[in-house]
Amino acid sequence: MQRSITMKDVARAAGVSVMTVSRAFQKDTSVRPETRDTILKVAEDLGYVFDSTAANLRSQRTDFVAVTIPSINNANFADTVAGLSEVLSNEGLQVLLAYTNYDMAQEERAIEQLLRRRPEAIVVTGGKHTVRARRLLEGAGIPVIEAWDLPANPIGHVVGFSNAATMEVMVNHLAAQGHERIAFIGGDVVADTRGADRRRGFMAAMKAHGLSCDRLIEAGPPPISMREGAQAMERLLALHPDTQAVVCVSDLSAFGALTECQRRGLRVPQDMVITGFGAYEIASICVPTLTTVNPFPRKIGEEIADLIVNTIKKPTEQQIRKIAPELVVAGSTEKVSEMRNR
Amino acid sequence: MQRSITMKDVARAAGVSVMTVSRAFQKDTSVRPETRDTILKVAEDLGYVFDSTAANLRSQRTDFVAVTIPSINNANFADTVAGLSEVLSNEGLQVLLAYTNYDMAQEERAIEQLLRRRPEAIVVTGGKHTVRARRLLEGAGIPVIEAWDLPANPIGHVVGFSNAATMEVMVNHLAAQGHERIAFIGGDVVADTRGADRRRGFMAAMKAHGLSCDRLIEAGPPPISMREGAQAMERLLALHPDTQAVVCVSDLSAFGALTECQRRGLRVPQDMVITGFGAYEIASICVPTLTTVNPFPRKIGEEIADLIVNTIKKPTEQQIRKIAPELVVAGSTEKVSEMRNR
DNA sequence: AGTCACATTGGTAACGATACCAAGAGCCCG
DNA sequence: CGGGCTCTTGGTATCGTTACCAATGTGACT
Repeated sequence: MQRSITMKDVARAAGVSVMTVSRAFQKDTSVRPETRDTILKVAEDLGYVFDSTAANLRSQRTDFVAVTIPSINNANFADTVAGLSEVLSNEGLQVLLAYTNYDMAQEERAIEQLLRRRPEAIVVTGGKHTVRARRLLEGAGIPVIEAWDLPANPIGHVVGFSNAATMEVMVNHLAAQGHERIAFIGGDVVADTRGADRRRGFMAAMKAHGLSCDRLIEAGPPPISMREGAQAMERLLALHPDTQAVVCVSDLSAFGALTECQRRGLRVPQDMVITGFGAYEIASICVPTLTTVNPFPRKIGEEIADLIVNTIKKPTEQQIRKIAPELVVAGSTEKVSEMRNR
Repeated sequence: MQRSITMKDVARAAGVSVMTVSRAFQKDTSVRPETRDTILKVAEDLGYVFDSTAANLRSQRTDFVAVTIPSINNANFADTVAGLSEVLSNEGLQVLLAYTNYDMAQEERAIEQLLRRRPEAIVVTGGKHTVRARRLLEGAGIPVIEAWDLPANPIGHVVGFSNAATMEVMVNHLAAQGHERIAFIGGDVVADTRGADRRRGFMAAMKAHGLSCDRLIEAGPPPISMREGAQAMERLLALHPDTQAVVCVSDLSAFGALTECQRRGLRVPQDMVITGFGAYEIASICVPTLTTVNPFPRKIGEEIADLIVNTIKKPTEQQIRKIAPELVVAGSTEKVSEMRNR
């Protein structure tokens, strides 16, 4: 491979200085329009490709926004990233993504790697981090956003909601329908911090209603699949056959649980009531549709992007943007009496 | 924000030269182990963070691998990216992701932006590109990998399979069970190149069996959702009530179609046979399970990564790595006679 | 005609790391 | 005891762009 084409070559070919070529490739710079057109045409003809690595170093700007998410194979996080990417790309910012696999040690490594790239801002999922990860974020000198959670002691900005509170709403909904023997599926304590928060919220709400919360089925480490939801349902029915309702940590496990009921001939909601979390598409289309909570994942991403764009332009005070998740009542918790009235 | 800490500061604090600090941060370089330890400790204490932007420029290496995918909200592509990322990160390479939204013009812009970052290799989904995008890729001077397809005239390397061929297998399977009035859902001609390929394969196979292929239901531009699958099923039943089987462009639309049948009291597979594509988790857990094709998305990602790692180390001839998708026969196409025998 | 403001262009140094070359220390060997 | 070798360390130039400052040209206005 030969030496690559640089601005110098373009400048020579276009009969201008390197600086003018540089300006032609930037927006909001004063270059005569015809000069710019000539330069861009010459550049295209030569096959010149702008070199960001040099620009990054000199200008001390990368236009990267670093993001860590537990997994890309999760429609909720994917939605957040999609919303984030879309808004940011309109501002010329590019998302640099790293996966943590629900592991804080891996998150720490990811954060360290990302910061080396000198992003303009960094977004992390969740509010729990290793001590060193936290120190890295605090010392990074760029806006830090914690998302999908409301940390007690935030590092910088926050765009999220209380996972625990969503489950209180859910338990209230079920209790109002007269259900008492309610189980919970999921919420691994070690790795799934948001799942564990939801379980904690579930337990608190159950206690508040004077209901026993001893029907807790672990479904293994995250991410919890549909299959694991089905298996958890199996275990639940073996342990507590008289269960009336089951609150699942996500729509995927909820759908798995639903299929297990279908296989056993248990009617939902008549014989078993099921709820999920996340408002995945499947919740709105399966039969029956699933009662769930919509945390507006895409909106979270868009809010983060908006926050970043504003903060980069003009540094701001710490912002805590709370998202209000919405209970979506659907067929899987419809009151049987209502169904009969139809 | 004050001037950031550089290697110079670390060198001074550790009492060594900048070069030695640089070496301490690299692998496979000859530094006395104790010297390295001292330097790394001093760096950590100072809160020094290695600056990749400078290293990238000087060394002419970025350790980026650029990737374009239509959408992150697609479990198949997400699996490919996950497999790719995982393998590459073991080699110190980082994925730089851009989305095309199933739009070639957007793909062209994405490719241009990505190439400016000077990646070590670039992976694009599909084999159809704008003329300029193709020229950019050809002139990039780095390995180019086209994935998820078998382009007639590849730019560089290929890791993929024939989308058309998978549908032939599917039609053969249905024809062998005696179905004749078979419909196809999905495959937008304008935007969904892989979907259109599948539809083409479907039509060719139908013709080969002497069957009419006039039951083609467009389901709108990609990505085709579960809901759009359900709506397409509705339209299909209105137009061709006597349809025996329906081949869907993906498992998501297939599941949507399945739910539509459930809502109408149509039994699957007794009254309607349904197939999907992608081997999404839902296909293996819904009731009944869905016959589908597994294109091994994660394996595609891992193969791409392997190809890149090898090619970067030692430039190679053009490689065409064919993935062999697998027909997964499940409940939604089970022969009724077999079911009765149970 | 002279002054000033503005638009446009150019020259030079610098961003913070690494490639490349060189040199000193320590060791083995004949 | 000197030559050759390896291991470790240091000095200097440089990657390709942009920040900064300066110079020129143009038109408006006094």
